[in-house]
Amino acid sequence: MPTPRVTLLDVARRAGVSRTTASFVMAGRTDMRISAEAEHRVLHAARELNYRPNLMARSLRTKLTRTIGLVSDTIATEAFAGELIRGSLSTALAHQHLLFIGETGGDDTVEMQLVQDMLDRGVDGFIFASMCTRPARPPASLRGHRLVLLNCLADDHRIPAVLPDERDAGRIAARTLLEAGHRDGIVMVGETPAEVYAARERRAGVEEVFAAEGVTLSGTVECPWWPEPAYQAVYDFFASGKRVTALICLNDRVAFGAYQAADRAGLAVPDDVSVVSFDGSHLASWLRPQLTSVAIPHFELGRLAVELLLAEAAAHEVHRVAMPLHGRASVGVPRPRPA
Amino acid sequence: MPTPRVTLLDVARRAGVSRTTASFVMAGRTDMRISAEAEHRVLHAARELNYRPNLMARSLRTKLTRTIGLVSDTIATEAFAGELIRGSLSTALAHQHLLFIGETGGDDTVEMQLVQDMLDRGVDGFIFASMCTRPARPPASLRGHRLVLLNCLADDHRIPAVLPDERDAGRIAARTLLEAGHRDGIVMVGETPAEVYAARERRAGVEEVFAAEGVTLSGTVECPWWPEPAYQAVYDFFASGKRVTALICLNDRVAFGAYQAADRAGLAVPDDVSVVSFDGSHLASWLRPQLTSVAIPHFELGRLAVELLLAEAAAHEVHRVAMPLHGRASVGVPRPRPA
DNA sequence: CGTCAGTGCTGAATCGGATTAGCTGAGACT
DNA sequence: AGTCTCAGCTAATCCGATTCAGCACTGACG
Repeated sequence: MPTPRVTLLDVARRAGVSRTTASFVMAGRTDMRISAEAEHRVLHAARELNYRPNLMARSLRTKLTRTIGLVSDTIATEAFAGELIRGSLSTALAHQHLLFIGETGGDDTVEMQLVQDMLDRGVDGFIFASMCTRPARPPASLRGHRLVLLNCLADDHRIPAVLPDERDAGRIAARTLLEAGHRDGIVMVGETPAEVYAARERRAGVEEVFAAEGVTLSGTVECPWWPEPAYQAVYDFFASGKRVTALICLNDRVAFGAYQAADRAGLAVPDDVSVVSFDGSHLASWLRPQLTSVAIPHFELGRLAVELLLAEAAAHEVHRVAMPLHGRASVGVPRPRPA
Repeated sequence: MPTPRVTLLDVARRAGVSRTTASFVMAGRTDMRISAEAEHRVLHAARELNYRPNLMARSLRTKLTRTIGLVSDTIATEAFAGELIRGSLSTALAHQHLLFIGETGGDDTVEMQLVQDMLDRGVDGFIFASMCTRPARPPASLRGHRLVLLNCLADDHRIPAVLPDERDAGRIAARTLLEAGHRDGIVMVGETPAEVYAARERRAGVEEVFAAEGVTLSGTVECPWWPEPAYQAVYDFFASGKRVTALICLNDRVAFGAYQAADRAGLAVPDDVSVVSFDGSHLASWLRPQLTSVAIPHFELGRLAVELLLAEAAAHEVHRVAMPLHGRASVGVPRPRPA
């Protein structure tokens, strides 16, 4: 430390008042009578000395640190983290809070250590984020602490949670195709394990809308949610002679693989086959034509989580954030099917 | 807080010793004589009560918080942040440190607030990360505090910095092409503004190796480092009838655009044209064929920055981290040029 | 038998704020 | 003149650690 830090006592002395008075003025408290004159002197002294309260000392007394712990299983997962962290960060900062960030990598031991380390530093609350929307089991040491789940749901539904409205995203994707005129020959691409919330809900949303319109999926191409397996699976699908008018890819990486497969199969997007997808990643906007994708509102998710955590009244509900549709270029009017 | 926290005094009482003794035992200090007997009793009591020291109280006295502030201009930038933060995080955690993360968005006012907020919370040091490797000007309020620059260089070279060895990356890219047999018809894609370190150095590395081998670049396709403009520029280049054997794209996004352009121009990678690139992003591995890319060692950069910051002796040098070559599929033997 | 060197430990101060309890002096009222 | 009220402030304590200064006891030695 360069300049030995200015303390409240320094300010008080300079203003010719007691530490108590200075403290009350700085805290802006009106429950003690302080003359305008004294208040001004304190404020002036504080400014002159460039006083900054020592938050550690304050926290020792108040038990509040204006600090939040953001614990996630995976930060690295492509794009996901960036905007989500940005949303949390800027919102926290707007409330004069700072964010501790931690990554567990799915390891319970690491998670315990992380939570303990944050607890030892007196964080005011936790945001538990999962990057793959699966059931969460926040550690027991968090009992009694403020907690918001982000992109995951606990078995115990009394913990407030923020997550994208995946079901509605499914509806949006389905409607986008219906509105373009697609009815027959729509195929879903990507596996849908029951325990993966996003998979389950996206599919449910699609099927809900289709059912209401009397439309049925022509099939599902099962594959992990990555470009390479999606490419293989979709190419095999095309190679087997099956023809479709549209693909609903369960995320943008799958759609990327599908684009590559369509290309190799000599099918043009969207003239020969339309594609809709989920995530709204950068990748989607880079594809040619731009991929039609129902976007995860990362920034908003992060923002809302922090907002809920800092809210006066503790929320207890599950908050679903709308997923906006990005791009339209990969959806076209279906070709009249070859007789 | 659920259970009223156990304090050192509780431990001391239970062990039948003074707070002082308990403190020395817990700190593992040997400069005061403590009987094995007493030591054992304290340790035992601490375990029984599940004692955890209040780090805020400790910090108040010691001025050390075991906390680092990571300030970056942009966290969101695709992929960049993820691994870099992971590297910093896991290293910090290994040293029992926690990371405050902040993003300035390039806004100096935000930067000031962020740094102040972190300073007020007594961070032990700062890592200043820039996502676009340009000259950094760390705020004056950091004078006298530990600081490591990450992915950027200050005008004042006495501040320790960690950055990828971009020059060598250029050499690697150049050699990769030379070894495959390319000599004529190599073109660089992407603009190289002088103030962007990565651009300057990558180009310099390429030219250094080429010069040593008597090879000359056949030209440069100028365009911003994004898929769309790269696509346009490269397609126009091909459309103008120019033919090349290899492209050196200044990052993976540019390479993505180049792939699209090559595809539209009916050129196959790598049979008709080889492509090397920089960044080693996920995108590179998803392209078909997989993109040959000199990777930014994000994780290692983050790791090293934290390691330097926490090192006993303050480093003062610039540390350049080697950039590994990823993938080989997009580089092939050059076609005999049409006479 | 006095004292000197260790050994093993404790009391009190300290860090920088927040907070509680209470004090002083002036004017109003009786 | 006595005392009540109230405005305007201060002293002292607390938060939970670290750390300085020093005390009591034991055994050895002259």
